[in-house]
Amino acid sequence: MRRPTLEAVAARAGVSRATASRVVNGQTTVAPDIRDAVLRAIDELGYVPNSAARSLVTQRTDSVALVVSEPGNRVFSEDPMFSTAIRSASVELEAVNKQVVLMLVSSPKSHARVERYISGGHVDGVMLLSMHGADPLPSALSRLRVPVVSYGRPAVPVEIPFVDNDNVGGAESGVRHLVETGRRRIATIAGPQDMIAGQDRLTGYRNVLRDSDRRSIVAVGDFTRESGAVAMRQLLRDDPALDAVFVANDLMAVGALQSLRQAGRRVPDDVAVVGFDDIEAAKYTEPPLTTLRHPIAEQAAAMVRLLLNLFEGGPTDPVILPTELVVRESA
Amino acid sequence: MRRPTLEAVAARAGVSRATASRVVNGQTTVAPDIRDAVLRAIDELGYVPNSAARSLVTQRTDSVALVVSEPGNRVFSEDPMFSTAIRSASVELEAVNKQVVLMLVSSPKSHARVERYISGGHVDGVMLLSMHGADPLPSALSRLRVPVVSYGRPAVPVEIPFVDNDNVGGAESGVRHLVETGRRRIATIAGPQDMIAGQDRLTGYRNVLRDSDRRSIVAVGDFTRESGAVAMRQLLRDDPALDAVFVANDLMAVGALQSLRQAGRRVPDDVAVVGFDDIEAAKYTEPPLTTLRHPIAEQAAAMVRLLLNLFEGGPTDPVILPTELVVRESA
DNA sequence: AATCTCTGAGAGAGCGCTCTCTCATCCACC
DNA sequence: GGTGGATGAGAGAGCGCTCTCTCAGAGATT
Repeated sequence: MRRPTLEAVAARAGVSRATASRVVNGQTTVAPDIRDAVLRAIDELGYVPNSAARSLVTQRTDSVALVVSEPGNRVFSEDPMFSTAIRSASVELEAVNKQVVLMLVSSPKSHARVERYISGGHVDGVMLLSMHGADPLPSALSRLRVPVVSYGRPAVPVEIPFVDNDNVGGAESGVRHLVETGRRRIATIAGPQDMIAGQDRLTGYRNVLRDSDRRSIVAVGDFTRESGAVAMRQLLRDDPALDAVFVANDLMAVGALQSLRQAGRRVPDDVAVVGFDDIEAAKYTEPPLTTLRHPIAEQAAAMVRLLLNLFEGGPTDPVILPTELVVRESA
Repeated sequence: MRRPTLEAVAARAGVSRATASRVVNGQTTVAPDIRDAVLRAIDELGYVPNSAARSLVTQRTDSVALVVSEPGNRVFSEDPMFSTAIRSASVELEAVNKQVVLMLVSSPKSHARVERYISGGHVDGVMLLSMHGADPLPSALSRLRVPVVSYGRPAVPVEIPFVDNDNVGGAESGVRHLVETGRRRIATIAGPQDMIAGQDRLTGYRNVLRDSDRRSIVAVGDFTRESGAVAMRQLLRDDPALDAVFVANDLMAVGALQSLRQAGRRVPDDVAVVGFDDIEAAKYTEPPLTTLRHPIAEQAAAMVRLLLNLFEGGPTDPVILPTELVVRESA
């Protein structure tokens, strides 16, 4: 026994398939009694429209791809930014009855797969999450003439709408906080320099240091806890007298705190630490982390709105959301 | 200009649509030269099969739903278990060319949506993640005659294949470790009692305490950091003399550590702490957390295999994976 | 040479739906 | 009473693909 078709519904209600279709799609040009008969038939048969058949004719699928370019190793699993963004986007899309197809792309091989999938008409649009600088996906997809939006400014100058937070400004206010609280030797643990967020936060750091006449001390991590711990040890070796460090994300800051503890440095007494992101864990470090909050969920929601606008012809100007310094105990 | 169809490919290659289809689907009954001509046409036109049309006739979609029942508030975003499982399942499915449709269900309203979506034939099968005890989804879906597997033993006695870790055994070995290291007053912060993992880990705790003639001291959390912190304060009030606590997941253990610190208790000197899950963050707490490791990624992979077996008629016996005690400094 | 495989390719139905076009019916108006 | 315009419902094409059925032709067998 297979699932009932519209044909079956029509037969049971004693109408034509066309009329049944009208009822299913909520058209108003159906007399109330006939309408009721059809609805009853639908209910009795447990009819659910076949999506493949529908999208074959409508050329729509009512689902969108969420393509996550993994920044390597295990960041996806560890960094709550991803799940927060995914969750928010998913909720937002659910509200307009669209489905999320999640695509994790790590290798160049899966890159081709994504492109094939998307050009296969499976989805009406694409949301791109966290790509690296050299990611060929944005341009590849926009070439496919598929509606694409991006979470985070694309590194390559490609004309796709995007949502981002003010990475430079945020970093600046974080570092400025360190300057204003009297820190002299301010280091930074930068993010991966093939990611825009990594670059921009480093730029913000440099801007403030230049303006306040301090020397920059830089180590680079890859946004993982582990890399933060490694980078912190490195910094302590490079400049044992440093008294502050601006870390480009909270996850690395957690690692940095551990290295500082192991090196016998007190935070914030000996070394002040400022993170970036304000993930939940920032409240639970020892000491709790001073960091820059930016609204991840709102950013994801804004991205969804951008995509919907792309479908319906609304405004698609880039959205830049502000960051906010959250002062806790680490700085 | 719309996307090229198989018809166009056939025309360009000078063959029939049927032959072109044979080539696309890798059938061997096509002469090499004709085959080459078709492949060339495909390449030149940039042809990609229309998935809707294909699945309309094949009755397959090559995508599966990953339904995540959110255990309330923000656990999904914070607990890396989810992203790890999602990632692993996604990678595993990608390997067999299937897509993941992510469905987050929180409200009963979205529950109906999920059911409708699934019975709409959008997906070939369903993977269920982390449902509560009263979750009606497992039975509802298995009633729809859709292949369903579950990550975590379903609470209701429904006949669906599942993968789980040995929650009872894991909890037992964790608590036993506390007993063996000489702890006398061992409390627990249990997980939500409407979740199997919450129940089973509490059972394990109780088993060992009963056997070692100790009194159980229980507070209940909801697997969030915050709830762990609250529960720990509660426990300290209930029994200021406790010298150990078994926490049902690492996230709550992080919160508990903070509360212990704020209460001036040293870990592990005054109070030993054992967590559960061995998330990455467990290495970075102060002190690093002794906890029970279970292979989340493998579990997700096993779940995928179960689903594939359901499609192809392989074995679908429940899979229970072992846990392993990882001793760090907190106990 | 006649028949019989076997291989390779085409014809065409049909998956379940939407949507345009057509048409019957009804009421209003002159 | 006849015409015009709504209104509501049906007929049927067609979305792009797969797959069975059919058949032409090449080679093998008697």
